[in-house]
Amino acid sequence: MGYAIGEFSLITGISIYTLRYYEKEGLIIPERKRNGRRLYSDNDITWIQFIKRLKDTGMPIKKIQKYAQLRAQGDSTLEERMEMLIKHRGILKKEIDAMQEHLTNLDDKISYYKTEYGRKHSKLEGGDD
Amino acid sequence: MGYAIGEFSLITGISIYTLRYYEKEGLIIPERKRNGRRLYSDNDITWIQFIKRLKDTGMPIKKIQKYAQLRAQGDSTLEERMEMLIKHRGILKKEIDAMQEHLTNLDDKISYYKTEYGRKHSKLEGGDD
DNA sequence: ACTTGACCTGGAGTTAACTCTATATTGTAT
DNA sequence: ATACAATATAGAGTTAACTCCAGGTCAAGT
Repeated sequence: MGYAIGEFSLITGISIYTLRYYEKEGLIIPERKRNGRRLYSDNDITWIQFIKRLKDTGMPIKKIQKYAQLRAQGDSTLEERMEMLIKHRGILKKEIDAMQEHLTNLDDKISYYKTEYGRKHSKLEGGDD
Repeated sequence: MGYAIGEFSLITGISIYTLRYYEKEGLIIPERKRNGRRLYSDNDITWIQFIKRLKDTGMPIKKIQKYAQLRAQGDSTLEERMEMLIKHRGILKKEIDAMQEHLTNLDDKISYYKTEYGRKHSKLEGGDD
């Protein structure tokens, strides 16, 4: 029936420090036991994994915070949240395309290096035509 | 016959502050005129654009610094530089794949939102069978 | 009763990558 | 000759996202 912060940290791979920091920032606010200790739920696991995904796709904490606030307000904010995700999707797509282009360019540079390196190390400097 | 820092900044889209910072970090070290002012060359344009690319693909300044040092040492470091790029290429490729997966996941979430939102706003809450 | 380990809070410290400020020079136009 | 804009340096300040520390509480085992 719920996880203490240490256990939750192990499950999610997020440090205790970071969890408390995320709470301060309003990203994930667990229940508390009578004695004041945090009590994370299974739902929180799903939620933090989604937070992770947003972070890994470059969404800044402040935006995630905004999303979390909407989420906390319930169903009435469904549309707005959806729009945030759609917008973020657009940004992500552009980033992927840019990365793909960088990759191609890097490949070109590498193959240039390969021919350069080959040339410099060839015993037939003068060519063999 | 070369560009002053202000002009170079306009050409490359990198702020004067950042250019001086990059110089401090050993990424790009332009010539100097007799009076001590920086004089950037056309070669520097190509080079800074490559630096940009490395940065945009997530290479930290410290690694780029290392690469720049090798580059300054000339042809004898060709192989090592190539290896750096190949390694970086691998990292980039993995990142792209991860992003692609994030994108798919985000799409799933968005289409879930779409059906949720549709359901909530339907006038036929009870179904029509 | 006492120690231990996990937890609590508020706030300070860290790192990367800039970004800006203060002060001093210098080159160009009037 | 003088004003002004661009440049120079050293070093301080900023931002994001953690990361850590000091000092305190509390439940469980010996």
